[in-house]
Amino acid sequence: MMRMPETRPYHHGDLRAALLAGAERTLRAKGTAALSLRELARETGVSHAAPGRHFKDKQALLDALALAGFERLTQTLDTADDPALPFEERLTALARAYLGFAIDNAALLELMYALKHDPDVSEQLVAAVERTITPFLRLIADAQQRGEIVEGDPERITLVAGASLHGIAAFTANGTFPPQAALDSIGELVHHLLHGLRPR
Amino acid sequence: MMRMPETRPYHHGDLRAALLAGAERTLRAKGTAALSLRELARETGVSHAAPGRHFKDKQALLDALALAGFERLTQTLDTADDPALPFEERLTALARAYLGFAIDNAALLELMYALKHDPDVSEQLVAAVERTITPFLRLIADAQQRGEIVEGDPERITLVAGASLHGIAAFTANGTFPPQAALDSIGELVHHLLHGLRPR
DNA sequence: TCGCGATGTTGACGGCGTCAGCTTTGTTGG
DNA sequence: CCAACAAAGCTGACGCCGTCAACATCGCGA
Repeated sequence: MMRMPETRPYHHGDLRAALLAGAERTLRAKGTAALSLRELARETGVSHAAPGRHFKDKQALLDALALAGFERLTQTLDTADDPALPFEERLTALARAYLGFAIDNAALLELMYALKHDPDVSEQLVAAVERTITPFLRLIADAQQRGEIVEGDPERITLVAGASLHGIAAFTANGTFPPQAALDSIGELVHHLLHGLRPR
Repeated sequence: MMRMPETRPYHHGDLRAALLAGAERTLRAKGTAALSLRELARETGVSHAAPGRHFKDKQALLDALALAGFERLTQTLDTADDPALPFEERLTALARAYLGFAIDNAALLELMYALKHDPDVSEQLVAAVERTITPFLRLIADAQQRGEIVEGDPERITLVAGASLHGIAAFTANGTFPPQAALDSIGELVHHLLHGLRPR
């Protein structure tokens, strides 16, 4: 018998990555609740206990998924950030990217912000949130220096902006208002945020 | 044997309410993931299948919890709304009430906004969200009439405000930033929202 | 080369959600 | 007033799940 040409460094190859990939597929297709380690193992072609070698328990897999999610989100935002753009447009582009991620990865985003994680992983997640916020923070610090933004603790201001955005993403992801409408009106939303609700 | 003085209309009394109360206690104490129908039945002193008479399945119980949560939140907001207050203070009071609820009922709030509900219940939940938003909508419509708020679709403007608030609640509930700090700075946050991030 | 650790398998255990069938109990119409 | 019925609860069973312990296999480094 010829061996398969692929390099299979070990028993499976890279089971850990395969499990994460499969888990995310299920997450996207059927939601967090429908994710079962045994079924995941079956789909991946390994025995029901094999995942235990790579993830201490189910929560550890979910933790890893959440962390990977933040990494991807951060990358998405970095890619979408164009320093050449004028301030409001640049912020709008970032917001659109965040919202797009939220719509395309609703279940994953829910997991990323879920409360059930181990305490030490929760720390990592808080750090990941802060890393995710970074592009916004940079942008706002820049704008502050140029006097395009009110003075005050940039962290605090970024938090306000980020919270608004996340809130809209949350309302969109759970159907309170439709995704397309959200994407269409993101510019208007950013405008409200920047210019405030009071008349000038 | 003397009968107990209480009116016990049926076998248990009001099992449905007892289950909901017990479930919410567990939710608060140990989170959604730790909620088991069998354990709930044990705590309530009934057999493991008794809950099935009142809730078709576990999801139905969670749905009922979420709806009840919205009802309580709506009531909390109604109570906190004081039409006599000047606009910004009134909005701040509403925001503080929402944030307080989010901090005191983090797991419940997560459940209320979760994506796993049955489609028809999801409709009810969206309706519940809209009812919850009502005090904000009223306030903003009022303010618009008095010219204290920019023109534009009140629904849209309320959504921006509500989303900001909800985002802050979410960041607070999951530890991205500490509850006390959030409550302390809620006034500042509302101020940013109203006056915008651009200098005047 | 050999043994050792990493990775995967098998089998078992208890807990869970759910269902079917039975029992108890309150209500109601004749 | 009582018989029949429906609502509410119980028991037992089923299959799935997560997790663990014991065993098997394989690659790599001493």
